Amino acid sequence: MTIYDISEKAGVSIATVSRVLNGSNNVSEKTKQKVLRIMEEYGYTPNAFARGLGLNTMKTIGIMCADSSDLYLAKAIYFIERELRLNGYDCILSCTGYDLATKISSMNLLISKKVDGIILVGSNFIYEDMDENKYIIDAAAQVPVMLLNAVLDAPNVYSTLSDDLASTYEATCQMYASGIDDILFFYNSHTYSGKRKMSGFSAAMKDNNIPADRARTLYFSGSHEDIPAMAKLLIDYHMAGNTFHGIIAADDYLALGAIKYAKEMGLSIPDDLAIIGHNNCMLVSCCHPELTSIDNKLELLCNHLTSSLMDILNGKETPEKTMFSGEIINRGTTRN
Amino acid sequence: MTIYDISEKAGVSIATVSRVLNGSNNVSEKTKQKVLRIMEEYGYTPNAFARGLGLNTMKTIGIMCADSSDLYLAKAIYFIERELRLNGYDCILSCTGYDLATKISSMNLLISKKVDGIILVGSNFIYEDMDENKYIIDAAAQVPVMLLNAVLDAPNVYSTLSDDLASTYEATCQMYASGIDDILFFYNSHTYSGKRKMSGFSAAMKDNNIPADRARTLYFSGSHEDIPAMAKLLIDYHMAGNTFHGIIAADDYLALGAIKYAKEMGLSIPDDLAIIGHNNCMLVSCCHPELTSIDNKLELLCNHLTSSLMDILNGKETPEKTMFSGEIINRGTTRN
DNA sequence: TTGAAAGCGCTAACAC
DNA sequence: GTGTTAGCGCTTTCAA
Repeated sequence: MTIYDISEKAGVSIATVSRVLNGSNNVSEKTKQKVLRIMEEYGYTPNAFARGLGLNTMKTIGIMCADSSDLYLAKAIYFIERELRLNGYDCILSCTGYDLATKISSMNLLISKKVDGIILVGSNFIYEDMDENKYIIDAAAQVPVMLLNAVLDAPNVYSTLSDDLASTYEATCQMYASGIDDILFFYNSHTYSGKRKMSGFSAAMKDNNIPADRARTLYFSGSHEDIPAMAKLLIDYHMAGNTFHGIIAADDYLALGAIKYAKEMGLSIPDDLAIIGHNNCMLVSCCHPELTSIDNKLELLCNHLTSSLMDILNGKETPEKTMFSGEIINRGTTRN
Repeated sequence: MTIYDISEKAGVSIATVSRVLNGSNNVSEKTKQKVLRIMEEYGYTPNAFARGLGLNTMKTIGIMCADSSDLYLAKAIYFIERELRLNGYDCILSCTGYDLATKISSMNLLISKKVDGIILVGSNFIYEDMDENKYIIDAAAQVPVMLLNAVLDAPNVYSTLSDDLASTYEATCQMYASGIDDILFFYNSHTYSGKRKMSGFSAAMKDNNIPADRARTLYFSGSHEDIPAMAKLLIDYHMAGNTFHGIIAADDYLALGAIKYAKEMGLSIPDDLAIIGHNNCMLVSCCHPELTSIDNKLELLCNHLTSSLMDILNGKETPEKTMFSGEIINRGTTRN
């Protein structure tokens, strides 16, 4: 069933059918109704490919993320997909893993599928070495590229992010103010966002005049879901003679690893060990005591990112970078 | 840059260019190289829409799921997307929520976008009332529909699932054998899979000759992530005079709710209360003690589902229903 | 308000 | 091995 069939059965031209299809005003109400009736009767659906060919768009956005099964990224995808759909866009999901070559080929594939825009979810798409960001800049020459929780200063690339530096600074200060002066920054990634968190931590320790040997950092290189391995790393670190009574964790998974560490060492939370996580994801209520965490307003970020993209696609002016503030949600793992 | 431009610059016809593009053998190595060089030189990429129009496919699969931010569903999507991509298919993600009307319109949208197949992730797409499954049967008239963890007996609909009845039966028997004869089945959905779990529980209690008043069931109607609300429901239930020393939870979230309940009531796990969850997701190691859970082999299911779909699209015969066995992974919340 | 017709960029059948 | 050409189903001028 094509537009030709409908036009024939309705006794009009295909142009008229097309007009009805696209809600043009230049059709008499009478013919319009007639055409609509025929369409209904024969269960006609326009061919999306033909449409795409003519209009050069199928209203789809490519979403890339390293690992859609990560709680935080999954939530982001969920929010973004919902908003895109409300705006009449579908999304093609592409999980790239953490390897640059795969990211590049995924990007090219999306471009070749002629998506209208690309959203990079998570900060691990941006590299220190600008050469390695070339794939993004190249993509941005074709379609707008939106970054969630990352920054890249390039034409047609837009960033929406949470002010991780400020919120980590604040969290560190709060912990210090609660009487803890040997704090460990526990992290697992060297991404832009990861570095900003570390900077916030370092700045806070410095501003509170804490000697460098009391501002420790520990890097976890295992799987982001492997809570037992995180606990084990902390135990080993502790056993090696490093002392700390507070942990600022770069995400909630790591914070749970810290809780597990405390449990296994027989430490009481928050008296022997205070913990603050990042992301404020549902994990915070899975543990005991419940986790104090930094809410980085993911839903807000996603909504802003999506509406920016819509603006861009509609030719409106849009700021290249938008930053939101996080907020510490205090629960049982901190003293206050 | 179109196939015409390339053909002109290479001094061949568009047919030859098309042949090179599609790896046909009927092109001399020499012209092939020439054409490839020109393509490379001008950075030519074929237009996916025109291609789709001609071939009537763009190699995309629609994935529908109620809530992609659910840990378990997110994991499933991750596995499925990975396999589809390995087979050269993209996927369009559609999060439908739990409302039938939205599911129907999402389904229609995917069909109108001309996906090559549709995958329904999770058992909440199937309804008791067969009239409400009509949207699936209609869709299956257009493209193959794959069900993960659900069953619908209809043409062109294929099911891949875990034997929840058997594994819940086994878990219940194991708990009974460990000395607990008042067990609560704690659940939150009336889906096909949910009902099978309940049936397994009931059958096990019956086969062990446990009086009906000791085989309790409790339904949680809140958000699937709201652990505190689950704990609260259990506390209220307990306070109302219901006793139980074991809980079979229909998923790991609910099991965490049970752990929280135990913590708040000062019950020791597993001595005062044993708990078995379902899904064996990463939450099992987030709590203390770690959670005994039924591994329903999600990755295996997803891989099977995807390869079945590929077979179907390639015209191979495929079984309409495949069931895998689950396995109890014992950890700290059970006695044994 | 309507219709005719020229694309959009590709595939595939057919001819040479 | 290669070229010609007729679609694929729609949008969009341009005329009427």
